[in-house]
Amino acid sequence: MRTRVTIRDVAKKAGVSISTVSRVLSPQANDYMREETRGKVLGAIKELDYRPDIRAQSLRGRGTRIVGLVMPDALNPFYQELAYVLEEVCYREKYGLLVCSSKNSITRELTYIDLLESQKVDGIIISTVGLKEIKLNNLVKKGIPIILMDRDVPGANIPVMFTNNYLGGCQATQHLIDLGHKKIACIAGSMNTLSSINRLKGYTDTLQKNGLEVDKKLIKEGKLIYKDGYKLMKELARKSSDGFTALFCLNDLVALGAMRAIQEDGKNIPSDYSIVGFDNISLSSVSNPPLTTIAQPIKQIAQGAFRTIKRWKKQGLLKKEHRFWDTKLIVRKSCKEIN
Amino acid sequence: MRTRVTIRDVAKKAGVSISTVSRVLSPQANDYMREETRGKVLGAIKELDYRPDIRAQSLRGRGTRIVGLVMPDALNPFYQELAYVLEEVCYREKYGLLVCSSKNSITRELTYIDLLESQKVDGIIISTVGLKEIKLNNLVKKGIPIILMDRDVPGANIPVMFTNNYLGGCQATQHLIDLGHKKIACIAGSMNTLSSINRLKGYTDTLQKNGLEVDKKLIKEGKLIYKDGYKLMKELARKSSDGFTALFCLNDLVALGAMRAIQEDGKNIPSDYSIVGFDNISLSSVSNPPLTTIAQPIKQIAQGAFRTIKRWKKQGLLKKEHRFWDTKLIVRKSCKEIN
DNA sequence: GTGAAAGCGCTAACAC
DNA sequence: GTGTTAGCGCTTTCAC
Repeated sequence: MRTRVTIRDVAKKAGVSISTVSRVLSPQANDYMREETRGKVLGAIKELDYRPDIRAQSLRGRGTRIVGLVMPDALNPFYQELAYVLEEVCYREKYGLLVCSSKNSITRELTYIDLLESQKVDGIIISTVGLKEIKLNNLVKKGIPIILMDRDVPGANIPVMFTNNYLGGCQATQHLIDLGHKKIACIAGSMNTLSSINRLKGYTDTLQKNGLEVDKKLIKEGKLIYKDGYKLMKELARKSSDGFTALFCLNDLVALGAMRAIQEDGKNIPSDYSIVGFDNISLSSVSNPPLTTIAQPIKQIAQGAFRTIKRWKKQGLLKKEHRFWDTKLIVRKSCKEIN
Repeated sequence: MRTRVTIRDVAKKAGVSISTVSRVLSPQANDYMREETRGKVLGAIKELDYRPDIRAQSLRGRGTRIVGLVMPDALNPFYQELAYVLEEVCYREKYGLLVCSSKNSITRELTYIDLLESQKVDGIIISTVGLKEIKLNNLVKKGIPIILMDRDVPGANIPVMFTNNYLGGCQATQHLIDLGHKKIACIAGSMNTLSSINRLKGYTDTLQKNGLEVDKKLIKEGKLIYKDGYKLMKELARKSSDGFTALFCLNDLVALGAMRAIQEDGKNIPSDYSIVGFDNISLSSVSNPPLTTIAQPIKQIAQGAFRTIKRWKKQGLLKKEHRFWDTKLIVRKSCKEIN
């Protein structure tokens, strides 16, 4: 096992000093430099297959070129796709992405924050389950850029990237109403996150705006997982005296679960029930039938978060910045016009 | 933005030297130390909310506590679950996991390897799409532990963690045969990976072992993705004069696609076709019907890879180590006994 | 244009 | 038991 090749080895082989090597490594070298020298160095680098040590660079003030992503549920396709998109953004900028699943545990979340802090990552992007204002502000004081996604923490002076969940709720509901549905049920989340609350509010507001009644019995709360979608749909169907014809699910996983329940009972989608989901996970385009849903602006969120981190690193934290991106209705085959 | 708190700050606040602080930080401090001193230091650490800088530690010979995972397709649920399990393993040991999707591009793969090298990660776990022996051996020379998953690179002196794909192919096929099926079709991968080849070999060998004919027309090759499963099943069904009653799909994604095709044609699973998949992705337990499949030993692979890295770091690379773990048949509802 | 040297935050001899 | 110091690989003044 040969030992590591360092900047010194390159310098020696090229017959120059290490500072010269360092200079050719630096892109923003506004330094002049003889072409011949640069050539020699480049040659030595290639010959030795040298890679600068980012840790050492970062000790001298450059960043670590790592950003951390902390998400509550790495098994949820939505977060998986978010991670995927974010990784792509990082890749283009030659950053690494350290993924951390808090698994909805606040202890895990804190442990991960610790780890990321120790790793001196250039930034943390988090959909937090339990970070408090004081902790967040501490992180900021320590100079660690941290970006919230989807969940705000009141009082914390931190940028947040939001999906316009309210709009999404409106779009989904309005779509169903436009198709002629009057009785629209809803399978909602457990109302402990802003995003669920806003999606539901979009739903109720839109009903009312269209002169439709909000029927509490048609709104079911549960976890936003496949299993609960299945279970709650069964419940809804059991007392189907209410006779709803359409269903808005707060995410696609739930919608898929509900679809399963419906089909299991021998009913058809969209003939018997029209369904709209939320998230536009890749699964929903290949379900049977393909699911009409609300697409979240994950590309924009990922880009926005990353850019905010870079700006923060460079210019410091400006002011609290809340960014909302709009959702988009994706029409597929799970809804049907009625009259 | 307050400046970073370092070991020096802690030392000053505790009224000791930095080496004393360093000692309380080191777990393996076989050093004696007055309890009072340790207390003072611990107090200062807490008060200042100090986190040791792993970069600096690693410069002094400790590892970076980061391992890199390079996978060909981050959208494939199998790799997602592998990443998930590996992250858990890392978490327990306080390591970070840097995830890299090569997207089946060899350029991307090499770029990522470069990045991981620069980051001086403690190890790389990779399911490679195109790494060559020479590159691999170079990495080893540089002292970077690298573990192959699922795909071997002949000639490279690198540990490999394998699923016993051959066994899996046998188990799947035997299960169908045991249920009375005689004509068993197969949707295979594109035969450019060892795992596909071995799964298929398990299939053909098992057929023959049971005195059944291997019918080339019943074997379809494609990419191991949902879309191809759908498409190839349609093809198979079109010339169903061959009259097969069962189907072995080389992964679950393909099986799910095939199921969709079957159901779209008004046929039933398992009445008309029995299906076995491969991977046991979480989706397959909630499909309709739930899919009988072959579970890969992902926990063992993740554990094995991680442990091998740690051992390598400590004792150097021993000898080429090939490890096989067995698959397991998971019986659900997609198969039916016939006679 | 290029080199010498200080120092980023830390650990590990080596003193005492 | 605890402190002093050299040095990990690098960047960045400051000389020349």
